[in-house]
Amino acid sequence: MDLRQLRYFLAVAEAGSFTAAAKSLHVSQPALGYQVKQLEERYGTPLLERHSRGIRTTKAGAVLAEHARKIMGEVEAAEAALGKMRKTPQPVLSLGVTPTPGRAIAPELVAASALGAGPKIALREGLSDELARLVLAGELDAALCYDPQGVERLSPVPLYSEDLYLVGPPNLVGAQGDLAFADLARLPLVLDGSFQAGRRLIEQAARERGMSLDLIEAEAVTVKRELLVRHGRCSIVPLGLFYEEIRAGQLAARRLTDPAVSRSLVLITRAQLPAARRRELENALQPLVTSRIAAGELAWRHPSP
Amino acid sequence: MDLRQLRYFLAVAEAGSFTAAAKSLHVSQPALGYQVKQLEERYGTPLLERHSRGIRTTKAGAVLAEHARKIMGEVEAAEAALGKMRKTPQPVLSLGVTPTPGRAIAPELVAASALGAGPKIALREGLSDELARLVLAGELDAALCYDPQGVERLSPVPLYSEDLYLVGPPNLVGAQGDLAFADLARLPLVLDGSFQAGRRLIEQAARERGMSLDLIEAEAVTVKRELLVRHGRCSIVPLGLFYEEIRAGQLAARRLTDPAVSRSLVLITRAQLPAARRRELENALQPLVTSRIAAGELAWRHPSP
DNA sequence: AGGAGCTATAAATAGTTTTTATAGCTCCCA
DNA sequence: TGGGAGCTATAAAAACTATTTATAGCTCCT
Repeated sequence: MDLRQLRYFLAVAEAGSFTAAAKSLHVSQPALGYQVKQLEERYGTPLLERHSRGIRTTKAGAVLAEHARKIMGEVEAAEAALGKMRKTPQPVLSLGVTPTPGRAIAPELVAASALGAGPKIALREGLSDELARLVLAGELDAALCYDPQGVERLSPVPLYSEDLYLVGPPNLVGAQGDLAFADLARLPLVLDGSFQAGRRLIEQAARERGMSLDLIEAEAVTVKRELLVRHGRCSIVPLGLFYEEIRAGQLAARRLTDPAVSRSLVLITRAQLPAARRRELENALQPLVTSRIAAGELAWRHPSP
Repeated sequence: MDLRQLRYFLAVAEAGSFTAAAKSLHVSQPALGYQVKQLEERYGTPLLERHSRGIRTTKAGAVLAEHARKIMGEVEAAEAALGKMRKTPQPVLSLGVTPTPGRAIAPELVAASALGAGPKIALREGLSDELARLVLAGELDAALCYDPQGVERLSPVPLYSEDLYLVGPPNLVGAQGDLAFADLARLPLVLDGSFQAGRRLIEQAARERGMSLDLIEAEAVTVKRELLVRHGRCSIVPLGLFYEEIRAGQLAARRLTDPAVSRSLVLITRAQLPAARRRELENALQPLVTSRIAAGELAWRHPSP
């Protein structure tokens, strides 16, 4: 018996399927199958009933899950106890985040990283292409960003993809519901100059339709907010960025369609960073991202791939 | 954190030294050092103070040991619970034992193997050379025996070595204390024909001293006992073999010296048996052997290596 | 019947642990 | 105070274990 086996087994039992658990653990599905099978062979009893729609625990599986939770609890307690007795400072992992995820998950992330056994996380805010550059240069260990060009070398791991919205004064943006891309032609826009993924997608879609956009450029979020709220401009951004203002009725938002414009939030990591550390980070980030979505603060949806 | 790390750490903490723990776990000393270091690095605090005479736990080490014991306890509980729900029969491991260890440890061993996660042990009794032959032929998975000749291929692992005693009627054997080998000349002996290690050692020592021995041969333990108790003969055997009779005063025993005659109890295993299974077996046998020694039933002493 | 959505299997790769061999330290004792 | 016994540390090679990738096969649903 092995903590990894228990952790994998528990994830599968709780997710209700190997595939789902594999996604949440950032591990391949056969890896889970292998470890669960080891457990089953060792103790001579099936733990999971496999169906074509997922799995269900057997009686023995339920018993093991119970014990496994207790064991994992004890392990956490041990780690917490040790965490309080550190002599050496916690290793620091520098993580870049873009504004939207920054608002949504950063505080929780930093708080969580201060305890426990993992590295302490030092945050830095920036836009996607800037963060990618810093990761490439080795000045950041990792970054959460909207996959800019030429980041294949940084083995991007998609966490989620999200749709972009037209956001602006209620009188300009108009009714609820989706908005066809073509309708952007009549609107005064403000777009981010370095907004690689989003900006590129938007301009390309406009070019394909022969549209010309009435746009000015602004990078800083505070500047953009002023332009939207006080100067009657609109922008194309993820819902989360101006979530508060939208809830307050200061701004309105409509999802773009035809084509829908969406971009993926990915985690990129320094090439040298060991795979185990990388996975640790993914596993720390994933639930935070997921929980912010559940809380409705980010209008993200699950990634297609 | 990892159960292996906890197990190793605990063994070292309890044994008071890496070297001693390595012996009891049947693992090399650097393997322990490596795993403990992993723990220490991960949690940023030393767990053990290293001295030239062994180790002592630090404060953090003591805390971890406490937690580790609890965790290991939970793990055992989980294994026991699963063990009761087996659907598939436990795999069977066939183990040969010679008479002395057979008497001392076999019952406990078989009882222990019926529970838990390890294989079920099927015992077979025999003398060393016979057992070695069966292991070589693949008819036994492993055997506890007194290293006979030509067993190098079976990677013998020494568990203990023991001194041989002259045992016989009190009036012949005489006073307490050691007995010089030369004094055997005057005694009527009964030795085991196939008693490879012991018999060979004895005959060689006699040859070197130009002694001739008054001996007859008998293999079966019951026959030997009759010859000693009722027919006034003596034998050269490990103390454990006639422990009951000696305690009862029917027979007397004196350790041979000058030269002392001793032989090693080793575990031999089928060459194909995976290393992990082999170590599992060693780890199951070792404490049983040790506890029988502590109980005084076997007059063995620790091996020199 | 066909397709979506699972799990199983196999082969190659990557990663970790163990061993073997040796160096270096500390204490004890003559 | 030097020598030796008994530890732990370190490094390189070998053995082992886990993960991925790619694909096959199954079951349910329409």
